[in-house]
Amino acid sequence: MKIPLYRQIQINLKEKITSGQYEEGGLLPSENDLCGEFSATRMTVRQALNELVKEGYITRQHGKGSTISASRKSLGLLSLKGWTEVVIASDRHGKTFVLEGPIIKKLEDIAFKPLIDAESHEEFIFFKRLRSVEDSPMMVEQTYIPNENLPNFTEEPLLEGSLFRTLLIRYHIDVQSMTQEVRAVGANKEIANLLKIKLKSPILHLLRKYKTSVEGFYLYSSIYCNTEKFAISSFN
Amino acid sequence: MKIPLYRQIQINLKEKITSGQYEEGGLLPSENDLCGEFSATRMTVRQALNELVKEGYITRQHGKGSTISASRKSLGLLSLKGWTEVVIASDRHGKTFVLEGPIIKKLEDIAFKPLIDAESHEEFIFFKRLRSVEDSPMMVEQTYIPNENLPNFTEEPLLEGSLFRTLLIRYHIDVQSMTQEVRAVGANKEIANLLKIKLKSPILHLLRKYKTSVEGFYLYSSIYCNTEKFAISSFN
DNA sequence: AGTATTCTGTTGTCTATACAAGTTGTATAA
DNA sequence: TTATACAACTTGTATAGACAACAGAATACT
Repeated sequence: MKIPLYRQIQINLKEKITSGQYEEGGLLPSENDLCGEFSATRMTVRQALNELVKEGYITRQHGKGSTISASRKSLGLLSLKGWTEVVIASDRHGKTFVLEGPIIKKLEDIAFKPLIDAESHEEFIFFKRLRSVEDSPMMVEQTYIPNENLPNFTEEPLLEGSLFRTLLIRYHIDVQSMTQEVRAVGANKEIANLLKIKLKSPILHLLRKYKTSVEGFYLYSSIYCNTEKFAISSFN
Repeated sequence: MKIPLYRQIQINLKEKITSGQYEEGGLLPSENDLCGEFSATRMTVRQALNELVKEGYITRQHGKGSTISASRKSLGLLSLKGWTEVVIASDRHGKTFVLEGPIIKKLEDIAFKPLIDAESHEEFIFFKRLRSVEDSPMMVEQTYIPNENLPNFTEEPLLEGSLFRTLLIRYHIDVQSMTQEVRAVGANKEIANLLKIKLKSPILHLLRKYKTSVEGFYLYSSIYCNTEKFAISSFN
């Protein structure tokens, strides 16, 4: 159960970035400095940095340095980053309202199972959250987290309201990648009400599966998103 | 104007993969074999292979080798790969019908400019294509290609109907990455007709900008996509 | 026959080094 | 003041080698 050095560096830097220890828009220490700090060679440090680029936390420029990713024009929801970072990074203020949860649900009580593995866990922690940008409701997200390795999770509030940051800082679980299916659907009554749009308005539906640093531990999410005001962007 | 060795390897392998020289589902030569073939070290070969992983052409497995990516459950449209490869890879037969073009359009005659750079080119090659999967129309794509570096492009048909393959094989232009904005919209009259769906049906709208191996040469695409039958999936 | 072990080939991680190439600031010369 | 040249620092590319970890086949043993 050994974690490779480059991944330790990656996680360490990610914590510093998401905690604001490295300022957004600023420069990361140079590769050589990081080599010293972590007692690694440049190739190892570079591997960590390239992973952070893939995840969208930094950008790099030849001859200059690594910049902590700052604001984006539209909400980078299709990237890996969680809502909180996205909203902060986009210079708009987002709010999250918890409609339901966190509560424990049995596997058989869960409506959507398409992405959940058959040989999966029995119990899940369930959230239903409504997220707004500039006071207009943008998306409804339902999250399912396997109820394992997460002592006291339902007792304490999320760190700064961010699920990803809570998992990373409190439980050292790093969300590393995601797969998803995307559809356009018409809003049903519940979603239309929550998003304050007309019935059957076209909205995005995203089914997501997040991979973490813990073997076999995945997060699942079903998202309905109004793209009237804000587009969703992705980068590869 | 020197192309790095790892990128030459990357492009070379990509050509062999898309041309079928390496069979889908099969194994690529081992890293050491490729080292010999290209007179490079393992690190260099690995960099090329990791790029191909990012672009979705291969997957790698520890202790086994690099597998040429095969079918996917749903259409991997959100990945970088072009339509033709996607459809072939997905075990379904897709057809493309050219509704309009290729013709030359002036910049000022182009309806959608949101993603096109201000200091961009004057003339574009325009396509409008309708794409079907299993005989049901799936998407309408409008493509804009700067009319530069592409002698005789409008005269000859696309190689196997694939724009990406034509650019790669005939002009050695490699499409390397993409950014896009995603929205859910209601189908207008034209799109609804083409896709044989009701007016205002929810469909996906994608605005794409493709980056190529040629500095400053981008492709632009506007896609309307019916996700009723097939979901769109993406991988990071 | 069936099971455990060993061997071989593969990719993963890491070190150490070197030079190329882009960016920026500074000193110098016109 | 305005160029020009240079120096310092950055990331990009590439070499050469080592050992670890994994997968699958071959072998030896029971």
